[in-house]
Parts: sequence; structure tokens; C-alpha cells
Amino acid sequence: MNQELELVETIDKLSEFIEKFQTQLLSGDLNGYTLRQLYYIELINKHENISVSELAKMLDVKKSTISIAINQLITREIVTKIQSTTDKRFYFLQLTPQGKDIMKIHMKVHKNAIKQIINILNQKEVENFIKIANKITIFK
Amino acid sequence: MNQELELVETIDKLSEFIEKFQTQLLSGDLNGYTLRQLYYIELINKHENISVSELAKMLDVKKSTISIAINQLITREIVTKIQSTTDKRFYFLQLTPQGKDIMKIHMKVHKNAIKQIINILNQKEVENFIKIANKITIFK
DNA sequence: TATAATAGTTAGTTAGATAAAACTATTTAT
DNA sequence: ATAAATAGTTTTATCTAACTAACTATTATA
Repeated sequence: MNQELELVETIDKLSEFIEKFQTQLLSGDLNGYTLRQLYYIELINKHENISVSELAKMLDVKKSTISIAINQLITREIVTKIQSTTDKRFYFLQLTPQGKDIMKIHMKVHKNAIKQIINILNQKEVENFIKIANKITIFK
Repeated sequence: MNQELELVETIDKLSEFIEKFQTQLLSGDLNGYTLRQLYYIELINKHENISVSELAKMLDVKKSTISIAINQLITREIVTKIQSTTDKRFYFLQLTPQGKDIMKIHMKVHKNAIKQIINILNQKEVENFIKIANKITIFK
């Protein structure tokens, strides 16, 4: 069989695998959140004190979209915003303790999935997979 | 660095990579379609003459959801349905020539992405990647 | 100081995906 | 032959995610 086609199918399967994983993620302990919300939480965790505009630029959506989404998370006490003292137009986004808990749960679910993967691969395969996947994802 | 964490990050990157790829897919020649619609088209292409109920079962959603989505694609002349002569309750779903064109474009975009990946990996790495990814995705 | 630009919000709208429930048409089973 | 089951549709409703455009508050600039 043509290797090009084989790779197409492999990546298709990987997409499906990741999609299923995400569905499971949302049906467990993180039920009640959307993927998008978890993504916002992840980004704010990674880039503490990021602003609404920066988030909008990063995700290539309108400020209003982010504003609404973030204010929803603020209402749910997952995120807080702190007005900048040097430029009052800006607000720094941060996770509340509750938001940090969600991050922890999220990470835990990830790690559990990874443990299962480590179980079915041998040491060499894990190393190879990391190496090759990184090579692929560095490229755009 | 802890290998478990390394794998978490690798899979995170892979998810992002696949998501970006999908966004690009929808902003190019396939602009005007949603991921979900492309997925329906893909499934009908793969399982020609599949029925609405079978699709619903396959995707674990209600029949009404599929009915609406498919009828939208029929309105846009991407899909046709043909009533079964042996059991008039059933309709066989098929792609129109236009639907087949969309599949072709979809495949072409995929193949182009794959070509780029093949360029940055060596032969052994491609083989390993396919082998390992299949091992991972077989598992649920 | 008056005007531009910037950050963020709000109001209103749209499209997509989903569901439940009631429905039609058809087939199967009692 | 009547009742039950099945395939698909329609209606009604909800939720998410996104958009535009008009707005406020603040800062930078000419």
C-alpha cells in the first residue's frame, strides 16, 4: 500500500483519537465546561496576566468574542481580571483558586491517558514517538 | 525531564497541530463548509448508501440531528437520498458529483500536508510513526 | 487642548449542533 | 387485520461561538 495514503489514514485515526479523548474529558470531572473554555483556562494559566486583546489576537477572533467568553468565566469565578494601574484600559487575566483546580484536574486526566499510552508502548517507542511528533509539529 | 510530562506536551502539541490543520482546511478551498459537514461527506463517501439511522448510531446523536444536517447538504446539492424499493422507510445516502468534488479537494489538501511531513521525516521515521500511532489509536 | 487610537463592553444577530416530542409512512408481528 | 415497531421528518427550543457596530473609558498624539 502506498505510504502516502497510509500516513493520511494514520493522521485521520490520530484526529479521531484526540477528538474522542476530548469528548471523554468533557464528560468526566470537567463536565459543565466546553472545550473552548478549557482552552481559555489553559492559555490564562500559561500566559498569566494576558489581556483580552492579546487573547483575541492569539486566537484570531474578535475582542467581543473573548470579552463575552471571559466574563462568563469571571461570573463562574474561574477567572479574575485586575485593572492595570499604569494603563487603566488594560485588565490582567488570572485564574482564581477554582480555576487552578480545574487546570489540575485537566492535567490529571491528561496524565492518566498518557499512562495508558506508556503501558502499550515500549521505552524505545515512547522516545521515538516524542521525537517524531515534535519534528512534525515544529513545522507549520 | 519527566517522560510522562514530555508525552503530555507532545500530545498537546499534536492536538494543536491537528486543530490548526483543520482551521486551514476550512479557510481554503473548503471555505463555507463546517468540519462536521466535511465529516458527514467523508462518512457517506466511505459508506455509500448508508442510512440516516445508521449515521446517527455511528455518531451517537439523535436521528433528528442527522436528518436536519443531511437535508441541509441535500439542499446544497452535495448529497442525494434514494428511497429503497424493498423497504420504503429507508433512504440511501450518496454523494452528488459536487459532493465527490469536495471529497477530492479534501483528499488533496490532506495529501499536500502529508507530503510536507514526509519531507521532514526520513523513511525510518515515517514507518515508526505509522506503527506507533496505530498502536496508540487501536487502544481506547 | 482637541483629536486619534486603544482596551474592553454591550446589544443585537446569525449559524450550527444538538435534543425532545409529536408526527407520517411503512413494515413486521401477533 | 390490528397493533407494534421502525425510518425519517418536523417543530420547538436550547446552547455555543462567532460576528458587527455602537458604545465608554482611558491614553497618546498632533
